[in-house]
Amino acid sequence: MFDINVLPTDCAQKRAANACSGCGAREHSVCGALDDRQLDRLDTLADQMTLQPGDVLVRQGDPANHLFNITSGSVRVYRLLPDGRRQITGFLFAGDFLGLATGDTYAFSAEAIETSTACRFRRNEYRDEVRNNPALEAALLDRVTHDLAAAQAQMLLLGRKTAQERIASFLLDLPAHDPCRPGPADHVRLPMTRAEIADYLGLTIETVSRVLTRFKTSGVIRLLSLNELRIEDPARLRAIAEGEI
Amino acid sequence: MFDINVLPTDCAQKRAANACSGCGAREHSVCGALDDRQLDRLDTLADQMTLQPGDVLVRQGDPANHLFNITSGSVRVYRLLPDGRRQITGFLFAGDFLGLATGDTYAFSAEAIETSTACRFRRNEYRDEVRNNPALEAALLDRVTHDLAAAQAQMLLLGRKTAQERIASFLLDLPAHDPCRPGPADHVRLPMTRAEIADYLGLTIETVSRVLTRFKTSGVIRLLSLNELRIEDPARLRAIAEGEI
DNA sequence: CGCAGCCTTGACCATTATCAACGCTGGTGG
DNA sequence: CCACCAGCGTTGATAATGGTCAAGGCTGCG
Repeated sequence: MFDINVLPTDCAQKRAANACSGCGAREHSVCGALDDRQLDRLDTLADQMTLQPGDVLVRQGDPANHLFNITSGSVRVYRLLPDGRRQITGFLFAGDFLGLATGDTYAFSAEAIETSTACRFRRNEYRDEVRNNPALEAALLDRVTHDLAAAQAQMLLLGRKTAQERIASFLLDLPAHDPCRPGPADHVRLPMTRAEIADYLGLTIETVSRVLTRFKTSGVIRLLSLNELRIEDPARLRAIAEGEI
Repeated sequence: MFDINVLPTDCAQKRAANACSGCGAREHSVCGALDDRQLDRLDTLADQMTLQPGDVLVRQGDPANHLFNITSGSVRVYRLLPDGRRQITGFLFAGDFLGLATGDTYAFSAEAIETSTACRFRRNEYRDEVRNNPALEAALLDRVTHDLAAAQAQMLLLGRKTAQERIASFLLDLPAHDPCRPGPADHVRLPMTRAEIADYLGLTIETVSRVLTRFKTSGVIRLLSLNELRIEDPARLRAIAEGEI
């Protein structure tokens, strides 16, 4: 929490992003949204901060004093085992919400993947605000419900899908979450490393690399660069993701 | 939804259970609770229903018309892949909450494991009630946040733990969720079959059976019956669960 | 008593992890 | 401007965890 550059600003970017904040689903429209007056009120509570790659938003075990709204870039959320094994539980993008905890401490860590910005709220102030603002609370409930549904889908992936199915699912889901997608839907931006993809999918970097190579060789995808690819055969990829091949 | 015996009653059992409803964490005390007046108000909206083993509360893909509060027994919540692979995303016990969905249809199925009871609410009525009752909404948000934290812990388990670690974690966590535990904390009731444990932990029944046998042989647990066991060496089991052995 | 369903155990196999070497790329400093 | 290096990614060989297939045992119920 100390290596972050905090700039108090009007938090303007959040506004555009807020409509689908915390949304783990494909259908952004169903997310709870707030009107401009409510967002103005929220702005007075927030600090805008700029994050460099690797900067820490939240550390597992630290007191849960803040909540965040990601306004640009991307963030990894993860849990660790004592021996260092890491499970990334989610990637967050502009509009996503972070930091709800049930106890006094965070049960997860969160770090910026690329240069990113976020709005930071003090937990107490935010909680009071939520209490006095039913619309905000409803939006929050909607987001958390979305996240829970996404988490259940990820459990299915981790518990029952093969490596090939996991990576196909990942490539299909990622663009829906990332509002930064530069062009058409078949274009996938991968701001994260292979190690992060592996830790998200419960695989090793070698397996991720091998499966991507196989997809490339079989013409399902085309690698534009290390961090960008195009889905050449979406139907086939969807079939693979659902275990129909 | 058709094979369920619905009995409109005052839904009294829910009251005792409600204090920790939906709670996926060890610390039941942090869960949002409602006072008696609020519960009375809720009772007027609910049908009490009795479920036999295998009875369906919710079917994946069906319109999301209801919400449930489990009042006794146990329920499995799961997702399926087209070829029948199943991932159980959670076991619910008395006091747990079920049925929040973001879209118009359920993204999961839920069935009774043993003879159980539940309170059923019409989604629209419940939503209106929530809108007019901030305390209820806050309690709901708290529960869903708990569930989300539990889901993240389960992702770590499914993505990064070995079979042995998964089963140790499962045996340690289960009693905290099950208010029916008959006696001391080292006593574990297993209302579910080996197949359900396997589908919850991302393993096969054979692996579950083998690991339980190994734990038994090494003296960490003692099998009292097929569906009941005692943890003989909790410290050792905790060490196994965290990968320290 | 016999059967069905669930569980356990064993033999074998496959997917994925591990270990190792090499290649690419981008940044830095001579 | 080029060479080197570090970090990341790819590829290959081998190993191990857990899955699959198969047989047999236990238990409860009709």
